[in-house]
Amino acid sequence: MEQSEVVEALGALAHHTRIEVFGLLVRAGPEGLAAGLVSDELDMSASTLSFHLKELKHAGLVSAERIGRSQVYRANYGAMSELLTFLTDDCCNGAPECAPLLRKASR
Amino acid sequence: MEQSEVVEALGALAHHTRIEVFGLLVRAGPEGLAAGLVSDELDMSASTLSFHLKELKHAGLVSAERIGRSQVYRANYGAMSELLTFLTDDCCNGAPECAPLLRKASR
DNA sequence: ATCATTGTTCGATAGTTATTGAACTATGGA
DNA sequence: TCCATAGTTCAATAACTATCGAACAATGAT
Repeated sequence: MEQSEVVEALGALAHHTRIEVFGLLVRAGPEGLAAGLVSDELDMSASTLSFHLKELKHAGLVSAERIGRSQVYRANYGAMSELLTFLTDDCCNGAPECAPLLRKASR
Repeated sequence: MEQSEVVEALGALAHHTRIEVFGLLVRAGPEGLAAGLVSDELDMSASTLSFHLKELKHAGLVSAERIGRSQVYRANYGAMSELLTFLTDDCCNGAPECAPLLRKASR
């Protein structure tokens, strides 16, 4: 993952609503959730949610698929994984003080 | 780390200049770097850098100490560690598909 | 005391992001 | 075909963010 993509992904997650949405989609698992279910769950207007989902999608953190009348959104686990890898390896230079899991693994 | 702090930290890192600055300070190690050395390295104006350092500091990702005429900035490894922990555990719900290091550890 | 160095703050400006409701598109059902 | 449902897009607005250079503080040297 390039730094520019990392910056986009970080920006996409750097918002209360969007980190909630992403977490919800992760918890929903591979089946994903229809946009309407997300907006019900988080109690927000369809158009605002649509805006935020577009941001997440543009950053590559979620994908969308039309199923019937619904747009089903899914978390893109791979993108999150690459983001965490970048933060750990490139940004933190592999420093174990930064990376809780590296510390855990070395115990 | 609270979600609101996580959002702040993500926002602080979600900028080309600031992720560079943070990486530079991580690589500089515990001694840190004077602001002037950072602006030399990244070739930017003092006032713009000062703005970005303030953002990082406000988000808790770096600390500053006056030493002589310099302000020495240091990466806050603990904050980064907490950020990665939040993303892995809370946001990703501990899903191994999200967390490269969890996968690595389980092999 | 005076001056140079090192950074920060301020005001102006430009650009970006978030929110709202109304209009619109696409799909499926009667 | 006509209607209801599910979402997206659009325009307007407000709020926030980034950049610049000039002015300002704080420190250290002469």
